[in-house]
Amino acid sequence: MREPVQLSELQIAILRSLWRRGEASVADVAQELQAERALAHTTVATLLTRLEKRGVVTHRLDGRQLVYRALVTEDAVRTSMVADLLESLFQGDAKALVAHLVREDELAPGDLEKLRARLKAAKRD
Amino acid sequence: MREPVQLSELQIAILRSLWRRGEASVADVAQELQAERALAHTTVATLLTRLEKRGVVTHRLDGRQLVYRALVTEDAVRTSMVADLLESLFQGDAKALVAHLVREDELAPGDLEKLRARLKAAKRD
DNA sequence: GCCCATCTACTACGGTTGTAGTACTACAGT
DNA sequence: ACTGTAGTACTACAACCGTAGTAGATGGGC
Repeated sequence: MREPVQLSELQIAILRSLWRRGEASVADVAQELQAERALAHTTVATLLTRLEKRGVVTHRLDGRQLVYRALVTEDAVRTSMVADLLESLFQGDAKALVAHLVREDELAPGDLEKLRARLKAAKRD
Repeated sequence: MREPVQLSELQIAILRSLWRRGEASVADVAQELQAERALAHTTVATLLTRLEKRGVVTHRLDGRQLVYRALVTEDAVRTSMVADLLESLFQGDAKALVAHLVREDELAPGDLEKLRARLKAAKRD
């Protein structure tokens, strides 16, 4: 799974469930998604099967239940998807993206200072 | 065009062309994309027609040629797509996204300082 | 006035996505 | 042993995407 991963919002939602729990049955995922999105059990099963065909998740058998596990880390997906967004909408200029975040009030200028300090500290390890 | 806009990479590439030039014929767009992506003239025409059906672009007639113009600003697309990415991959936490950028070396910690200064200055207007 | 080049409109096709029903299987309780 | 329940596998279908060919219209050059 070194290849670029592009996933839809729903696919990511499913993966989030797997990431959080480590492993999850179809029912687990369906239930967790229930709140934001009421999908039929079979729908979730289909989605997971497809993700497995793409090599993004895998499963083991627990009794008669399939228990799924992600094969991509959240970080790998982030990296790949952020890179793509950056490329297509910001000409690869990360500073432009951050500026955008601030302008859209997703981020306060003060956050930048806090982040800088925190990241510098983290780097010392 | 206040609604959320989700666009594929190729669709954005086409829009980029329109944004840069203001207006562009099918041939213009096709030629500009030539470098990264050699698409048939008709392919580009199809793409533009579809974008028009979605209300993302519009056209006027110049002789026999269709001249297209974007109906969404680059900023609107950025806002909508960044928000979605933020939501699905960073739980809406913009700071986490910036931290990710630094960790992935898309951004140097020093850039944060420069940005803060620049944005603060911009705000004074 | 005729023909070629150009341009659009329409059609097509394979792939993916979101969505779910149906059919089959196996287990659990009576 | 029988039946309901829960679970999976398979099939389906409409929409959309990337891709492009074909047909038809039109304007420019000779």
